[in-house]
Amino acid sequence: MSGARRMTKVRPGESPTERPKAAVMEDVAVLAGVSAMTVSRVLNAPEKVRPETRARVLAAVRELDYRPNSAARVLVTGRSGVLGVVCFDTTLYGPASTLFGIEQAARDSDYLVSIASLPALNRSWITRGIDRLRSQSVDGVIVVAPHESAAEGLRHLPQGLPVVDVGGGTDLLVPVAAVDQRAGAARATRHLLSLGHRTVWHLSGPPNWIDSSGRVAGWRSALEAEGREVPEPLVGDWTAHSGYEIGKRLAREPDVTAVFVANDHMAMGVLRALREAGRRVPEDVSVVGFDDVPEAAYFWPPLTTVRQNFGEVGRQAFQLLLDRIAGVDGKARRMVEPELVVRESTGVSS
Amino acid sequence: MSGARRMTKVRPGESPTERPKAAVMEDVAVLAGVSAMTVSRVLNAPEKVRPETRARVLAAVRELDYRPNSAARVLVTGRSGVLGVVCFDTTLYGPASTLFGIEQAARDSDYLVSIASLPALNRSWITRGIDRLRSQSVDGVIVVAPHESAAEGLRHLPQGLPVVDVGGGTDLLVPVAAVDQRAGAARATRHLLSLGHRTVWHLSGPPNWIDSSGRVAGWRSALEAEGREVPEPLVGDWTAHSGYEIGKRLAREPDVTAVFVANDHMAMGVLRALREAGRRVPEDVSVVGFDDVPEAAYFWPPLTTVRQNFGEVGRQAFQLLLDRIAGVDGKARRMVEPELVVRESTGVSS
DNA sequence: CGAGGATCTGTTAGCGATACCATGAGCTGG
DNA sequence: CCAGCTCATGGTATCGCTAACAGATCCTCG
Repeated sequence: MSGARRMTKVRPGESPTERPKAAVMEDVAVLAGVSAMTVSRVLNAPEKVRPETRARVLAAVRELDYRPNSAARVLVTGRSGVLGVVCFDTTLYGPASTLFGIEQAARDSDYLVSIASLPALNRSWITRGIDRLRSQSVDGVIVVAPHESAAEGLRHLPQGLPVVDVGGGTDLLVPVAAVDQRAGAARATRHLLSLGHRTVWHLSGPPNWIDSSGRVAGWRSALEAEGREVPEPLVGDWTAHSGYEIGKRLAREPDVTAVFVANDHMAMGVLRALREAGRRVPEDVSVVGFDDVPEAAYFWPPLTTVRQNFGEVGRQAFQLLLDRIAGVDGKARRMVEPELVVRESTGVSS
Repeated sequence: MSGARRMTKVRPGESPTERPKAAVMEDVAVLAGVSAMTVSRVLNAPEKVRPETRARVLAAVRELDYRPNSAARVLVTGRSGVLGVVCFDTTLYGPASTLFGIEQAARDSDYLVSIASLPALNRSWITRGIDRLRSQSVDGVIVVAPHESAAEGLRHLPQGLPVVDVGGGTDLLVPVAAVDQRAGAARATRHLLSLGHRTVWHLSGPPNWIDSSGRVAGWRSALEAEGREVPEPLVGDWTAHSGYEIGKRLAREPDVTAVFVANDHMAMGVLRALREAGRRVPEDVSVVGFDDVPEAAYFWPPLTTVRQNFGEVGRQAFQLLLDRIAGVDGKARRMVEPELVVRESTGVSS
């Protein structure tokens, strides 16, 4: 019953009962008494097959536990149903959440996600990451590398490969989905000014990260809009450790009454440094973070911060990529609005 | 120069200068003046080709920016160079780090990683996740779903697909890489006992998570080994929020002088609840966490915790999978030892 | 009743690579 | 000087699927 083809495949020395190879379309066709083409149609355009035939085929599919060989399908159609994600450190909260958002959106559309993580962020690695994915015939690539070097890597793309960038700068040639960092930073800064602080200090992320410069820009513009002094920003590396080290410096400056920190983990370090120095939060110093990691509400004190909806960014990026794959071109830009979440680390200036 | 084949492909209405299709092996062969077979050999078994010929072929490859079509290769070899990872929420620190470890190990061996994340943890979804990956011809699958339902899903695996489990239980039919949860929990518990605490309370993770039960078991056995009273464990859901809620209850019990919390984020919630209730850490109550998230050293107070080397687990899992793919069978078990990191949230019993 | 159309199913020809075997060139040694 | 070998290369079939067309069937309506 398994088709003459199968029988003739058995080599002389082999027993016909050895581990049966997975069923292929022809096997299903034989079992259902139709041609392979009809099986193919049942799977790809069921409405073109008489319901009765379709049922017979589906029964055969189930009986043989048949699954189409995607390699063969890709070979002929040129489409794989896989999208690639190029990313840097996926243990960071932001990238991990974005990846998760992309993956969920992809799952809902029956796409699979392949990831190429990079050992370092620079043009050459990004290009290599994209190449690695391309050689697997992905239908498109989403780059999650919010670093200026990414922009470099995105200038010279293989022709014909749809690419979308997440969190990228403004002058890219590809569609971008991103949280509006400037708006979020400005919101945080204005919040602090509205509490009566004379000005707001800033602990930024590492240079050359798009997020860093966006937040610096938003903070600066909010200060300038109200004619406030713009202190020199301090620079951290996203870790709680760097927040702590720099926080110790901040704690020594009696002028400092309000700090906008570029992410929650550094803010955590700052909080600890301030506390150790005997400066109370928020009575003496107000602190605002960025991200709203799930634990932010349980910092001491609960952290006022700017929530980024990473999941939404991932979904938007995926949607942009689908559009790109479908042939919509141009350099669309999908901005996701961040949200200020006021908790207890900010208070009126004393 | 681009080969007759290419020319004949151009349809009547099309201009020959339209976007050129990507070069295929035959194009390279023609340009190098050899057969496609030789090109294939240069790519897969260079030592079988005379250096001089090889150089010509490689030059042609570079000139045409040729990249092999992996679908075609998969179709004939049956191997894809892609491995699948089935996982649940990749925004959690543990899974994200494990995934990262797997991805790095995979990259070093020129494997690509496809992920299938699950909307829920139960047998049916796990099976579907594996199927989704299998239909993409992955060479093997690593399941990162440390939940009892995973064990269910792993009992009925498609024949012939190498599968490795991360963090799984003991009675699985597949190789497992995991951190020794029991050992870590016991170590944490003994640490607290050694500081003079009469006994140790436990805030566990959600039921049916393998990690939860492993940590409960380790904690319990350490207490029993010294003949201590074993309090009823409290149950959280891994979030700082649940740690906080349950911490408030713990704070009301004057008996409680030492708590072993099943992860760092819940521990953070517990710390805050204790502080709000006026109980000092570590003077009144000692707290130990689990994971050693990067921020744990900046909790207030810095958290004593058990470090899990997730990256190493990921590497081990990948290695096990490679072995499986190479045909080594059996149910190997690779345990990674956790490490107690003593900071300031634990102190002698008063 | 039969032409013309709609609907369903089958046939053929690849997609781009590798496995397998065949071939020819060049060398060795008796 | 040629059998017998190695080494480098080429020819051909095939992996499993679908696009494009062709044929078969059934229905509709003048």
